[in-house]
Amino acid sequence: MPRGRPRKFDTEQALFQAMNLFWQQGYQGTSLDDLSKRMGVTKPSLYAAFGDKEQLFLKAFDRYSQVYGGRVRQAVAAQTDVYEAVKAYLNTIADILSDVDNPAGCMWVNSTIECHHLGEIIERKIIEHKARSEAVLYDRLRQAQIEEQIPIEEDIQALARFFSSVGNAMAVVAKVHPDPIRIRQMVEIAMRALPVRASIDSK
Amino acid sequence: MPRGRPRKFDTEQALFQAMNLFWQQGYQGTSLDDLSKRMGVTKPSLYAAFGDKEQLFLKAFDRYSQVYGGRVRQAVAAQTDVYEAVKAYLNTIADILSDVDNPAGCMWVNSTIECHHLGEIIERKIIEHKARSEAVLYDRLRQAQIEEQIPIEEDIQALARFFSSVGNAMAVVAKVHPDPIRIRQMVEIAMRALPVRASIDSK
DNA sequence: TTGTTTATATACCAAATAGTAACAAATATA
DNA sequence: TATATTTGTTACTATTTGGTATATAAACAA
Repeated sequence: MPRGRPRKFDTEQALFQAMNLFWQQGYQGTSLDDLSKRMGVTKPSLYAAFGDKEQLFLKAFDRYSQVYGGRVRQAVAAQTDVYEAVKAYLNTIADILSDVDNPAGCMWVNSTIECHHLGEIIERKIIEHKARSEAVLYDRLRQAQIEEQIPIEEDIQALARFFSSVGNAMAVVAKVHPDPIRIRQMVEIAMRALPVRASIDSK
Repeated sequence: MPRGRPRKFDTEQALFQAMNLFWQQGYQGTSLDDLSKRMGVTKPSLYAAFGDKEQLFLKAFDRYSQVYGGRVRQAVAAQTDVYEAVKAYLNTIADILSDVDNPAGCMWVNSTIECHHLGEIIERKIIEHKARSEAVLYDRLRQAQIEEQIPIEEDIQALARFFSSVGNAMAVVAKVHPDPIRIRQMVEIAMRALPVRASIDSK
């Protein structure tokens, strides 16, 4: 049990609100007053609990990375077929982008565009997230290549990067036209780029 | 000849500098002091010549749209084969993204991500640019479809949107890793998604 | 009760922000 | 030359920004 006066707010829930605000408005577009209001926490308490704006953003981004990166990873793992696994990767992103409860676009893409102003620490975290995201696809594709479902000549790294980037492109589209149908069409077309030997093209 | 005291600065060149700054740092990330310094124009002169920050951004974005949109359009028009035309579309974007003299990424993508804070007028302009960009591909694909080089069942609109969005994705990648090779690889892989009948796969 | 510790509330600060007022300087026309 | 017209220069303003100092409230340990 903690010693002093107990917190009036739930740090997890407050961080969730911060994540949503940063996601929606970006780092520069979100002021501490905005955050304080939305999180229901006064600025001094906010600083005591999370540190300065940069640290708060880092924590919010970590949360994003865990929650949504986790969902994507899980979706990929749930499929036995490579083709379906890659499709699940993109479709899960499509789901997240189509969810009306979420802010528009992808927090990673948004942050990447803003990265010059976010400082080196955050920039490093952004690169890390991208690497992890690509690795999910790379590992699955590599496995498929070993199992001879994908030609040995294929540059798996480049392929992983491509599909990961299509996910990013979907996020950009979703910022302008948050239309689930358009995003799904992109998934369909992108899947043509995956060279699979004897794939079960089930729906 | 104008009546009063002549301008000391070249408006075209000043606008070019403004474009580069907005491109590099975004709308919110670029202050009027930044602009004033880089353009070599004091703030009151800046306001007299270009209006407020929003109007200056609009003009800078117009210039971007004309110059780089023009280059892409030209590259597409220069090719007789559909496959080569679409490839030229992506390769021209790759050229722009690889040019070390240019700021990182694509000004359109950057602006789209920031759009919530740019006001309605700018947002409309962003949507216009995207529509024009897609139309370049759509028109060419439609022509190819009429000439029976592309299956009649193909959704040309979705296809145009896909390749346009791959261009956007390349810009996001270029922000993190401005590596020409990676970007070219994306072009190669993306081209698989274009269903062409009897294409000359030259080069 | 009496400290000790931690959290909240109010008010505040210095710096940066977009935007201007006032006036001097430079040109064309009369 | 005189005047109208436009640009440049300096200094300023009101607001917002990230971040704090100070005082008070609420818990626990002694």
